[in-house]
Amino acid sequence: MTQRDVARAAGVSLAVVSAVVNGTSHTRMKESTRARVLEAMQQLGYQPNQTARSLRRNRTDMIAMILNKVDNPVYGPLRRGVYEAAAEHGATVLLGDADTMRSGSRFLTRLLSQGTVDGILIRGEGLLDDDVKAELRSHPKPILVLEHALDHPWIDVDDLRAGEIATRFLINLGHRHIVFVGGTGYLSQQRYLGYKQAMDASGLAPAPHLDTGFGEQAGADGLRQAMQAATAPTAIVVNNIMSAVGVLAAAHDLGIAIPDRLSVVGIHDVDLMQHLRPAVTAVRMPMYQLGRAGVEALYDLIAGRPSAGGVITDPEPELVIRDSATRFAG
Amino acid sequence: MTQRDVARAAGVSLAVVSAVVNGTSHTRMKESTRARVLEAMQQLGYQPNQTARSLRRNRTDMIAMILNKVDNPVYGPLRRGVYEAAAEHGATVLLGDADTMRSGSRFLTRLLSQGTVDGILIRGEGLLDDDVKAELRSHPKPILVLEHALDHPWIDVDDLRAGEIATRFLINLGHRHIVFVGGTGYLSQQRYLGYKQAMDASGLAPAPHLDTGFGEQAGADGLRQAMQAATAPTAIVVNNIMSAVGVLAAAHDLGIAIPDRLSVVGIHDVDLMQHLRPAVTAVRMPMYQLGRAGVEALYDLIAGRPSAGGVITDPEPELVIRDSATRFAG
DNA sequence: CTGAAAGCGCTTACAG
DNA sequence: CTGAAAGCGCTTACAG
Repeated sequence: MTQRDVARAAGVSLAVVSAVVNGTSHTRMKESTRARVLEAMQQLGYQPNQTARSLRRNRTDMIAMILNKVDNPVYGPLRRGVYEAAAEHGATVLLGDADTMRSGSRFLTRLLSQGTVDGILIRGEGLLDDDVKAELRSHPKPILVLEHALDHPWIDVDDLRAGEIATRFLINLGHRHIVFVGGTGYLSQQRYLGYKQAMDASGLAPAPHLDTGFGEQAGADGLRQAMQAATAPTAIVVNNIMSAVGVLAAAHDLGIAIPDRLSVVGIHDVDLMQHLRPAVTAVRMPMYQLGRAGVEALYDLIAGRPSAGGVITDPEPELVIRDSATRFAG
Repeated sequence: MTQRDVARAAGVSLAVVSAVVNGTSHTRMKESTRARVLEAMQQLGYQPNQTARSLRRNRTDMIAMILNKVDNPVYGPLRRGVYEAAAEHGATVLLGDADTMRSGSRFLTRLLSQGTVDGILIRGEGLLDDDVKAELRSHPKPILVLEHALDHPWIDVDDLRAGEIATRFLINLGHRHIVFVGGTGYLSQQRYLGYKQAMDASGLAPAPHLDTGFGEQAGADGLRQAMQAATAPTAIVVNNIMSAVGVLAAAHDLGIAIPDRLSVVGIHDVDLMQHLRPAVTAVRMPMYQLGRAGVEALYDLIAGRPSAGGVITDPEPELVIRDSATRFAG
């Protein structure tokens, strides 16, 4: 079932069929011709062969999106933004998890070979193996990183500002001993920096970054470490949502009442946060917009245009106040 | 940068280059020849063109996996199983969310056209639009559904047994008024059936399925409905993990102590369950094995072999006892 | 053991 | 307005 069969059935040439398939004006053909071709396609159940098309056009109309943990719920809106914007560019998204990007893996090899994708979006680049990063650097197709990056064009939400917003909120509630918990990589460093700036600006002493990693256990570990300090904190900024879950659990196990004895603010917001008890006050990040902007910037790169990267400031991160933080009762 | 360039540089023919790229024995060539070709490839930075290869072989070495909600954490092990098994077949996985599968969407169109994938794995087929299902039915490539299905070959974990295990555990703890909450589609019907069988087998009256849907809110709604019954339940089987979160939240808000006044068992197990308070007793499903078995069955189909579908019984669903269920105190 | 040639299904200059 | 032909980069029968 190829264009050749359709052409034969409709009594036209290959070129005409291709034109109606693509809506190209190879020709401004007669309506009757187009109708005849359409009918033949319908009747024969013609489906274009993407592979042949891609080979000929040297373009696949697929882009890859590599996420650090695809099942992190904060990526839901990101994915939506990316899929929508990609569709507007006529492209499909090949979604991958960074954990499938080991050197020599089928996925990476495929991604690096020609004729697979027109460009690559990566979130969590900082967490890839060095050899994978090296291989990516020599990739001929454009790569855009969805976080602050050194070696590639990048675009990101305002992680620093998010750390600052969370911290300032706690300071305004009267807290003085605030600690920053969890996270790995550049993103969490930025958020910690925001925390630090807010503390500095208020003349408070920033605590060292309790960099216990990612996930629930990281949050629990972070809280335990924090509570061992000479003067225990009265408030805590948690670097990611899963760690917030762990903080709540550890606080429960240690008999620390939230928010009465300890206020908690999380960075990133998802449904889960409002269904935990207490519901978690969190900084919402414009992930949907990041997705859209990322695709646009990538297509600038693909088209050879200069790409408008940098930090997304509209909308800004936004505090969603719930029940896990309260005024310091000192 | 094509095989032609490599051939020229190494002073051999195209066929030889192709043979060394693919490890084919087009020829049992001299070691020195192979070495020369390899070196030329290295030096020129040759990357094979997948598109040309796929066109020629009429096979893309990509399979699609459509998930109902990609960010559902229960799919983590499923994905791992699928990616690993796919890699063993030399294939890459194109991951998609069912919500990008609307009729006319870029993703679906792409998937349905030729030369995109060699086969499709779907989880959540029951939740697709009817027109999408119709389009899939006429797809020329094999489709395997990772749940009980009518129109396609399928393979699944033992959802019925999971419902039964959860329910029987509660019965053995002395509970008599047990209710089944949440879920949509065929999967949850199977689990409810398991619940019903366990109740029947013990001479208890099964309550109607409180089919409030998927997610946290569904769990909260389900619990509220359940508590309005003439005789309130003392135990509850929750159809999915996110709904379990909602059940805990609603119980907290209603002042219902878990497990003292209400025992909760969830179906499916993920890290989150052990980090909630109380930690949730749950039935672990062999999702990794489902992923592997799904790929194997799909490749049977692709090869034209009869596919070994049906319910995976080894391993069986397994109860993980934590803190959310306890003996009925009468 | 190696090479020359056909052809996968498309798109697009080129010629009419 | 339409058609015939070249060629995208590969794999693989076929011939030597």
